[in-house]
Amino acid sequence: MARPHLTETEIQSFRSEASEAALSMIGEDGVSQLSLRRLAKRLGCSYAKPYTYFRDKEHLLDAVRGRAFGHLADYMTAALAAPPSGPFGAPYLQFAFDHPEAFRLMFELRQEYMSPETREAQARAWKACTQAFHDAVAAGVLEGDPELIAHVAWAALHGLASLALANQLYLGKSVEEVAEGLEAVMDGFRPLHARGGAKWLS
Amino acid sequence: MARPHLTETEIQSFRSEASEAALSMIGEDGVSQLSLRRLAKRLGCSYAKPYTYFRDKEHLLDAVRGRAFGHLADYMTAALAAPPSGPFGAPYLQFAFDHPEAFRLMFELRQEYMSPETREAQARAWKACTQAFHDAVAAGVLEGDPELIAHVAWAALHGLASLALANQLYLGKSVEEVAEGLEAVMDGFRPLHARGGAKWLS
DNA sequence: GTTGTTAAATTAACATTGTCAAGAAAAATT
DNA sequence: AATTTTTCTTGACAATGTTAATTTAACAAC
Repeated sequence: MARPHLTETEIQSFRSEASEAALSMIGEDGVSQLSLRRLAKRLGCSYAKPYTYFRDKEHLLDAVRGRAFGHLADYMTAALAAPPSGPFGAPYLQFAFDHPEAFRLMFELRQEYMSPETREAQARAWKACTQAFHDAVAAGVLEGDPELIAHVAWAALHGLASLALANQLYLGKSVEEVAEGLEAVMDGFRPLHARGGAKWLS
Repeated sequence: MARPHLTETEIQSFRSEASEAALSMIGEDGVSQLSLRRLAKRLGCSYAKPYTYFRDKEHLLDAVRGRAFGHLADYMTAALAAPPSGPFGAPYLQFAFDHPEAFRLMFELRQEYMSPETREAQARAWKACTQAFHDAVAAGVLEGDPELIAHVAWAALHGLASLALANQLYLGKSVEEVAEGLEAVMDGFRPLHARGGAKWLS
């Protein structure tokens, strides 16, 4: 009885290479231009080889999303590490505008499937985004349930980024203006003595 | 030299019928299942007929989006008309959860094209959503620039709806909890004497 | 090393799709 | 009625996701 020829690392290696290449292609031409044939050509393999490593295209895209969430986690971690109490929201918007196609893929409104691995990468990104809120509450800069504050702030930020990317901000309000408004709103989470203090967006 | 056989109303009639049927099919099976062949079968015409009325599939989807925005406008108008100063945000979330596929189509992060007609329908929907904010500011229930308040509130609401539809609300926070948080945050727009007053979400 | 067996990769093939060209049918003008 | 123009349908093509068939490569036993 012959055992599998491919080692686990070889499998992971191909999956990584494929999803990273796919992410890169998506960044260049958008997700609608990604086909398995084109990806295979880029990888230098036949168009059917990915089917050995991914159940179908949806599972491949899931892996790509996982990588993208990983990148977001790294990006947020790095951005928030630098200044000890820097702005919270700006890096998230920055990521969205710097990598619009990746952002679109990650937060597509229609997602057929999400693997535990991708869920995990997503949770890492979430943690990186929200750590600052925990710190701020601990330091007395914000007050309330940090997770709840984070969800509210993130929903607002994410809505802003989404509407801007979908080109659906209306009637003469720019991203900057709305961000200013969010800024003012988040002030409600600050204890009275800290109102109008350090910005969390810019 | 023969003049066009189709009257403008006939053209509009087919376009309406086609986009309404398409919207309905999308509501049933999702946008990924909509093909021109299936739509044509439903309409009882050949699969190429739509090309006489729409430049390509993207233009058809644009028309469908226009109809969907029209429905949203009607829905919000009706919902906000009933109680003179009812909750602002709840109907929007309701629409999103009642018509998830339509919502997904309308706010898809990747939109290739938007016609002036669709832009207009979108503006109507936006107006219906924001009228309540203008009223509230006029009545002294909220204070500030109504358009800015509306943008901020809408960004937050929209982010919440999007994350919920994409199944990306994290780690034990429900839509209701985050909505509660938004509620608290919007309190920041209320004049001091009105804080903790009428809810705008539920 | 040869040989048999199993896994992996490639190619062939199929169904579906968007799109367009060529022809058929219908309608309007003469 | 004849002609011309418009609309509609059918046929065709290329691209895509996917699976089946086939070839190639890796391992095990001898």
